[in-house]
Amino acid sequence: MKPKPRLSSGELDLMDLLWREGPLTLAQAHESFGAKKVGYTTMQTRLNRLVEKGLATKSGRPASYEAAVDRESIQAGHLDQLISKLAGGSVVPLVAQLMQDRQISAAELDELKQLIRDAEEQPEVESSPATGGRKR
Amino acid sequence: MKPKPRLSSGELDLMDLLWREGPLTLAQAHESFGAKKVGYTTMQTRLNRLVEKGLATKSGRPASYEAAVDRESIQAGHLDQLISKLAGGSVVPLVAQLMQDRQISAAELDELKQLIRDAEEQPEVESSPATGGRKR
DNA sequence: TTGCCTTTACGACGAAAGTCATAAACAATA
DNA sequence: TATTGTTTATGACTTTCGTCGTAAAGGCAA
Repeated sequence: MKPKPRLSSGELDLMDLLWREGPLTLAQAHESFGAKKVGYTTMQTRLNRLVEKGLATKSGRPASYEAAVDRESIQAGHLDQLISKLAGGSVVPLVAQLMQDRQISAAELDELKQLIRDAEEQPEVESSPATGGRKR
Repeated sequence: MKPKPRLSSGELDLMDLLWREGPLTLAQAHESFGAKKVGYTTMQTRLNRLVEKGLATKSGRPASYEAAVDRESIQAGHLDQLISKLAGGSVVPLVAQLMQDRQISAAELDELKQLIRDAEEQPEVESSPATGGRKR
């Protein structure tokens, strides 16, 4: 089992950068992140720490930094925390909160409905292993 | 506007305790949290720091600690972060992720459907703060 | 070679959070 | 009042993260 990572807000900012724009060199990352926002060496240190933590990899001469974990898993980890510590273990109140202060477009609502429909398709897992394929 | 609080995992654990079980004295909190899990003075320090940060209040002789912010607002803050940094600003992928690795009961699915229905009722903004109501 | 610019390596410092040990303060009672 | 147990106050140490300054390495051109 992977321990569930709990990234800081700042680390998340960097990971988001790496996830969005492929592998980046320090210079590119610094630039792309908003050069004036943070010092060059600060970016260097942060990026290197990400590597130390196994969240990113570094390779090549003008070193390229690349995310080493995928967004989804990190997302899942944070969601787990949210659910267990802020929503009493249930997703409903969380989704409620999510939709409450936010404007959701009709199109998005449709997508959400579809998600629910999909979920209804796969009733309970019960004991049958077979059904298909969805990981985990 | 309130700044959006970004609580650490540990702080969340304590707040969760305060939210669930009303006001607690240090001794009660320590006990309830799992006495062996953390030292008595550690609990004391952590609780006091929560107070310093305005997240809880302390009063009375055998001091009672009580949450000073409500779960929802903290939840909202964390959700904001999640959405902006991990879901590209959109709720749909987040909800998808949320439902993906989790078993949602039929009853919960119904609740979710209701949430969507409610959202459809109010097409565009407009308003009102007061609505309130629905506590859950 | 000698500079000069880029890329890296290091080392520092401060704030936040977690973990505690000590030791005052208080209070109830023997 | 003196003793004992509880409640608080302080002070410390550690780790993690954000922020940098310095400076050593590497390359490339003059």
